[in-house]
Amino acid sequence: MPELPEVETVRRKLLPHLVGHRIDGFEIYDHRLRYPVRSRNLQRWVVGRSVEDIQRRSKYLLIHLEKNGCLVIHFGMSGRIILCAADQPREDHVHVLFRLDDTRELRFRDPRRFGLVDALESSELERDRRFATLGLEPLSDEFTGRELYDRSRGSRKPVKNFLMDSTRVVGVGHIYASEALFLAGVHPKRAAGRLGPGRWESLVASVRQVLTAAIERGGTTLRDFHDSSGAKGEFQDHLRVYDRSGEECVRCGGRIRRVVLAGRSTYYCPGCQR
DNA sequence: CGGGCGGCCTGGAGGC
DNA sequence: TGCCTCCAGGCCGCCC
Repeated sequence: MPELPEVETVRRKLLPHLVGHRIDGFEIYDHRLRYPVRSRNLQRWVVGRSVEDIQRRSKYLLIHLEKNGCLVIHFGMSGRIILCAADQPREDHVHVLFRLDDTRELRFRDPRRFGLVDALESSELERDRRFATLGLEPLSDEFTGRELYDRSRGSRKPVKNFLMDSTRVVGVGHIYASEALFLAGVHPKRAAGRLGPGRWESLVASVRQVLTAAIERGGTTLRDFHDSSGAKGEFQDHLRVYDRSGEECVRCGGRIRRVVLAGRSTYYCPGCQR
């Protein structure tokens, strides 16, 4: 369930180990990810090129290579990157593997296969349909209460679904949407278009706060998440409502409730979120 | 067109 | 212990 903080954690941990290294080759063991892995694209844009930078857009990891190449990785639900020595036994569910110019490998492991591995020309990114429709980055300067207030006018979507709609706001999944709404004291079912400017200011601040804190703690590991070195996150110890149904609210002592919204679990405190 | 929901997929948890 | 069912959820496509 990697959301923005988990992808950002992987990016930061991976960066110093990868920049300046060349990708010499790859293997595809199973092309059946969210979209079929296209060998041609990997060959064309990745092989023989050195890593120049690693960026993140939404929940996508963008490994920029020489001569405008870009390796695009999405972790889906259970995706994970493993950076290790090439002689280390290959784990189950490693579907794609990249050989580096030393004795290491970058492996993409994903039991549920909801993830994505692709490559394209960097300059094509913004025109790519996966990226063209993406909404605001919540840690960018454009993510302001005013902007969200304006963009949410007329929307009858529950505010939780609004926050998780990647054409509006990117990187926020079930965990951080629930946590941010709790911090801001906003009920998850409240129609997005009916939140006033002040409530949006506070919600925007809460989204930033919870994402930033989660990044500082190396992300949240409830089940699957591990960074490229295998380390777990620590933010699960700081969750206030997510996965805590029936437990006591840290603020008011009431009982945390779980409801299903758009078919998925949502956690909130009925006392604090009206 | 906005919004809801099912399908994809497998491991792990819980029930009996 | 073992088998079965259900649940987790990011994203897309389909439907109303």
